[in-house]
Formats: sequence, structure tokens, C-alpha cells
Amino acid sequence: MNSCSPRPIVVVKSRLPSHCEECDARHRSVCNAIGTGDLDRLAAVATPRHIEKGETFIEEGQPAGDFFNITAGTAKLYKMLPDGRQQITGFAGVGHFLGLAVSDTYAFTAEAIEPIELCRFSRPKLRTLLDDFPLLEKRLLETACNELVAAQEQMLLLGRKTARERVASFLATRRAEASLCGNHGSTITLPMTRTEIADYLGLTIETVSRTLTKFKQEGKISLPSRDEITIKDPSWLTTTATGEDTASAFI
Amino acid sequence: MNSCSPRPIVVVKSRLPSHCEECDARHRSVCNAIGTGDLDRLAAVATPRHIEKGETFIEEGQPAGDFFNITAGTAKLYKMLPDGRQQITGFAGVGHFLGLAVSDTYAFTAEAIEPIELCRFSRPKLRTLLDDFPLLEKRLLETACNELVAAQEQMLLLGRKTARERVASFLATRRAEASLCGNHGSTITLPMTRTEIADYLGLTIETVSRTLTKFKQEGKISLPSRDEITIKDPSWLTTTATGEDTASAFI
DNA sequence: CGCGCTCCTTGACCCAGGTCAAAAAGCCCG
DNA sequence: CGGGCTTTTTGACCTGGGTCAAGGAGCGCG
Repeated sequence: MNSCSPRPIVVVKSRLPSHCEECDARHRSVCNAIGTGDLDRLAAVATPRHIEKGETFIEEGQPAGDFFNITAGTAKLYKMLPDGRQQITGFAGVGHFLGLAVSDTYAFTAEAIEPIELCRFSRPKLRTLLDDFPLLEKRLLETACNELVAAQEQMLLLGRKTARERVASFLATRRAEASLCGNHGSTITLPMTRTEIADYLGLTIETVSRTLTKFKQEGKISLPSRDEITIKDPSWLTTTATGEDTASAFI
Repeated sequence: MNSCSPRPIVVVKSRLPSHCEECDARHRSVCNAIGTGDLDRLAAVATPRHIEKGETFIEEGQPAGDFFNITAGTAKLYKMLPDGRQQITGFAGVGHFLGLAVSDTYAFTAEAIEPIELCRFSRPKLRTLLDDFPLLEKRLLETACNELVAAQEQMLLLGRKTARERVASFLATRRAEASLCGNHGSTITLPMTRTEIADYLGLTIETVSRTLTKFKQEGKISLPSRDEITIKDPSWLTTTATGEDTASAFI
């Protein structure tokens, strides 16, 4: 879940067999398990593809035939209830590997929230690759473990945190991710709408909006534009995210 | 997350190197990736251990030195906020493999809710085993993927379901697990208290109790004893769990 | 540069589920 | 088989965040 493209969308890459070499995602995805010498092996089984904003490329309940690796853009991953209620389980950015279900149907839907470039791997081809590069399997396991840790953190958020804490946690996580991508400023860029933030945090759009407004009134953040948030008090953010500010004197 | 011991706790097993051969967990855990011929290799690196009810064997934030495989009993896995709010992220039963963090500290706490028998693997020893048995690594990846799917389902529950739907989902899942373990009756046995159910479902104990009472009044379940629930209307359970009963006519 | 989107904010009101408090039901033991 | 636990149930009340309903503000486009 590391989306790192505040810069404008890159020009569509050459689709020559060598496309893996200069891939933006290579160094932050499982693909780095494959040495430069073997990159043509990887490129041979990876089909690049462009996904328009709003387009869906994985659908919950559909047969799981392919795996995807995002090389540009961001997707939202979500599950839905029969009456339309929606829970976004995560955002997938550059380097994110998708479709890791053992079951033969996808467990969630993936939809582009900005234009996406990705590599598609068919199940059998990935299998061959995994058999030939055991390190790739290890990297996939690592990735899955990291996602599991993130999922548990999100369960804590959804099950036990207040609206304030949820929004603060969201901002804190977004900022941490931006840092990882080399962006150390205190302004974060959000590729998602308020509705999507709400569906991710288990809140309504109104509550997200109200909470952000309150943070602004308290002087903790500012909202320079619709999709930018400036953190004016980073340490306040982390304490608020964990409820430490509310946790009164103990014993 | 499959706990399968309605029968009384088994007598402590012999701790001879052959203990893996007759292990209850063998056929439903990652250990089945290792052939019978190599079981002594597995037994050599696995240290059996007994955990008392209420005892903690993994602690959030502590250095992650060991992995565990549960062979009898059930544990609750949880995360806590500074002020004591608790979210149970799952229950780990027989065959469950724990400690799969890539990071060097545990991301959650694991506490026995009934007496537990488990096998402990030190990190380096498991590493050796993984290098020698690639199939084991594949099975671990599978396991991690399954847990990821379960975690996403739980996020949907915590973020978007009503109290009724949460409790119904919990009962439905428990029943499905019991079926997997060969128990096809309509009565499920719960090793956890109401408080633990509440901390798992992101509710309070009062709401869990009230909801169960209402289900009973509606004739959908009965509560023969404190830790047993009989499902009298299985199809109602599944529709209620997904909110299909509330989803009014569409279009 | 103003028209018509879509997205966001704000306000007024409401209710599911939380909180607080007490009674009831098990349940372990001697 | 009764006394002191713990756990669960039930009741009365309250509140955080949901719902419903208007505005307002960006922003692409002709």
C-alpha cells in the first residue's frame, strides 16, 4: 500500500521485452527478487496493461486467473454487502502485488482511482516463475505478512477507534508512506476522494469532512486544496492517532 | 483460525523426537508439507510446550524470536490501545501457525483462552527448515493468503456491519469452522467469553448479550449453556450475516 | 469567463449502540 | 447444597456519529 506518485503520470513505457529493467516499481516490489540478468524471463511472462480511472480490473467473486503488479497509479480494494455498503480494505500503489488468493475466486474488487499502469501475470506463468526463483516466493510471503500486519492494525482502527483517532491514523499512515517514497514534506497528496476515505475508515463522508474541519480549526492541519493536507503538528498527529491524548492519568 | 476441541483436553503427549507423527495438528497445519519420512527433522527443531489458560506467549512489541504451531487449545490474538481498548484480530486453534511477522517485533499479543499445547520453532531453525523444504514455504504463503482473506472479511464486518449482522456473522463462521472439523451438528461450542466475542466484533459485552437474547426470542437460536449455542435456523443466519434480510427491493 | 458538473462542507435532527448500574444465573468448592 | 465468586443478562439513560437536506466551492469545458 505505498502510492508514490505526486508527480504527473509518466508517459506510457515501451512494451519491449526489456520493460522490466526501467520499471518504476521494480525496486519497491517483489520483482526485485529477480536479478538483473534474469529480467527478460520476468518480462516474458508479464503483460503490461493500462487501466483507466474508475475502471475495475479485479472483481470480487470472479474466477481468479491473474495476478497484477502495479507500476504506476493507485487502486482501491474493496468488498461490498448486498445492499451496497462498501468497505475499502486498502489502497494499492506502485509496487503493490495483487491477486494473491489461494482460492479460485477473488476476495475483493480492485478499481483504479487514478490511471494505472500494471503488469498482468497469468496463474500458470507465475507458478513457473515461482518454481524457478524461490527468492520470489520468499518475497511474496514477506509481502503477505506485511499486509497481514497492516490488516490487523486496520481492524484495531475499525473496531475500537473514535472518528478523530481514525482520521488522525489515516493522515499519519499517509504521511509515513510519503516519507518512505522520499517525500519528507509535511504536505500529503491524497489520490482518493472523501467518500473513499470514509469507506476506508468505516465512517461517513460527513464525519470525515467534519473531523478534518475540526482539525483545521484547532490549527493542527491546513487544507491548501481539495486533495492536499498539510500537517502543522506532526507529534499531535501520532498521539491523537493512538488515543494517547485522551488516555487520562493511569493508576 | 480453526479451533476443534469440544472433547476434553488430551493427556500431555510424549516428548520423544517422534512426537510429530501422532500430532493432532499435523493434518490441518503447515506441517503436512513435510513427508512422514522427514518427520524426525521437523521434530528435532520443534519444542513442545504447554501454556496455561490466561497465559500470554506472544507479546505485542516484544522481539519476535519464535514461531508457534498450536496442537491443542485456543488462543486469542489481540492489539491494544494505550488506554486499554482491545481489539481481538482472531482466534487461533489447532493447526494455526503464529508469529509470521517479517518485522523483528510481534505485531500482536497471543493469550491462551483454554489450556494450549504448542510447538515452538526458533527463527533460525525454521529458516533452515524452510530452505530444506520449499513446499513448507509454499504452504506458509497459502496460509498467509487465507488469513489475509479472513482479515478483509473482518474489516468489512467491523467497518460496515450492524450489531445484528456482526453477531450473526460470528455464529455463521464458528459453525462453518466446526463443520470443517467434522462437527456437523447445529450446536456450536464457544471457548471464548462474551467479553472476548465483543472485543472480536468491535462491540460491547452488553450489545453481544442483548443481540443473542433477541435472536433467542425470535426463535432463531437457543442457549443451552453458557458456552453453547444451537442454531435453529441456519439459512436465516447466513442471510442475516450479510444483511440480505434488510436489503430491500432493488431498482 | 460563466455554466454545469461533481465533490465537499455545514446544519439540524435522530438513533444504534455505548455507558452506568444492578439483578440474576452459573459455577466452583468445601 | 449453600456461600462467595465470576460471568451474563437486563434496564434506564446518553451520546457519537449517522441521516437527511441545503448550500458552497472547485474545476473542466464550451
